[in-house]
Amino acid sequence: METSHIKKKVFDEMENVASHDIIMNARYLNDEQLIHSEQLQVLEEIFNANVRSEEMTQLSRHFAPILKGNHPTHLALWGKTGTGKTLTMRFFMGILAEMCKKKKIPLRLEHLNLATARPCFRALNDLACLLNASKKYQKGISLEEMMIRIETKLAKFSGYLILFVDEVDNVRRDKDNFMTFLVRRLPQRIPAKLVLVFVSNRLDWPEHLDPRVKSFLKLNELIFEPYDAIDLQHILRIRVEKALHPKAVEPGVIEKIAAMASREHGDARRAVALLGKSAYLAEKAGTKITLGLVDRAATELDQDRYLMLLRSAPPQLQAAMGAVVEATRQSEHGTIGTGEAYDAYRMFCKRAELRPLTGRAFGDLISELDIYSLLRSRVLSRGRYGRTREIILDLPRELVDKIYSGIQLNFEMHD
DNA sequence: TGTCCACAGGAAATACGGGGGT
DNA sequence: ACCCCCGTATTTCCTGTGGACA
Repeated sequence: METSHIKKKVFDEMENVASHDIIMNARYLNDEQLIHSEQLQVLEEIFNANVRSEEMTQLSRHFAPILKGNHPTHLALWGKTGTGKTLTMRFFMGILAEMCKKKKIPLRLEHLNLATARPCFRALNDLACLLNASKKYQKGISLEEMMIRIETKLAKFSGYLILFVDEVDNVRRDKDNFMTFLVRRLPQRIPAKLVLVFVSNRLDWPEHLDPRVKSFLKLNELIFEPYDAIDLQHILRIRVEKALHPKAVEPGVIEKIAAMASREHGDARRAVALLGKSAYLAEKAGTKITLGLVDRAATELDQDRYLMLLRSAPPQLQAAMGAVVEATRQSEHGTIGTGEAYDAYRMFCKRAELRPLTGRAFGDLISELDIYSLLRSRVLSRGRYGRTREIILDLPRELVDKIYSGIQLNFEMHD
């Protein structure tokens, strides 16, 4: 009987906390935690609110030929991150699959998501895995072999094959190989009617592509504009409804988040993340979500991005960043040149028992940090005193401190 | 006007380590 | 076990350069 008493106590306690909670269902604040049917449900509500309806119409038109047995052309979807390209397409594919099933049209949909940057080899390998044609390889197998495996796997399917290649621009270096394979070689070697759908974050993506491939891509383009504040409000309202306590949101909060997000990037995912962070802060503070809290959440989210980025970065990059921080602290004027940075880096490596790279490689590390905007650098000629990169840390001091201590934790600093 | 600093940044070479074939 | 192929990371080698200084 003792145990049931404890059980009741725990239960009451949890119930009590839950009733004060702001977050009722945290999963709806993070798409990755949603199971497929929940995602579709959210999507449906979003589309019912007339968001992205224009794009849906265009997609319908583009794929309409399938129902009549014709072959649609390839398709390209362009737009910045978080403008709903992937979701819209997936939602549409779901509908299309349903229709084809009813009409008994053989259709196969594959979604190849190249979420992170990878070379041609990895991309092909991922495709092969997706089609169950091969296992995961690191290296060691020729590109040719990989292509052949993909082809043989598809040899017996002769319906419509829609290959949805998400974030194609992540194929770097020898992307021509990859594209040539998909656009020219694959359609010739498999019986299926292949429709390629490319999604890219960058409008200029086809510019630096083999012209022969480009001409074969008789692309139908569909551009996704960033969400405007009204769209974002719809999206946020749905999340609030599903995830939060109805009384927990002060008036104006949704409008504010939507306005901030649309002004800065129009990225729905980040808008939802901001909502989530605000709710989390509110819960910790034991208050409603206020406008002030939203501001705090925004800056914290911003800082978290940098910290996460660095934490998962290769050690050499972290060392370079650490060295830049140290060197900047020593020099009064706040800017340093490549030489100073490299010296600091060598010392840092010594302390961290890390093999230092050459100056050439170090230069590349600096430009990588620049790309992530962890620092700013520009080449500067000091005349008689040579040419150098001027390196500036223009992040808030507080953030720099956090970054630096984060880096130190990742190394066994041996004085 | 020419020199020359202190690097930038491109290209080619080399090192490395996983993986297949035999 | 051995050798070869592959992609990736790093090194080596190299040419280029804006402008202060003489």
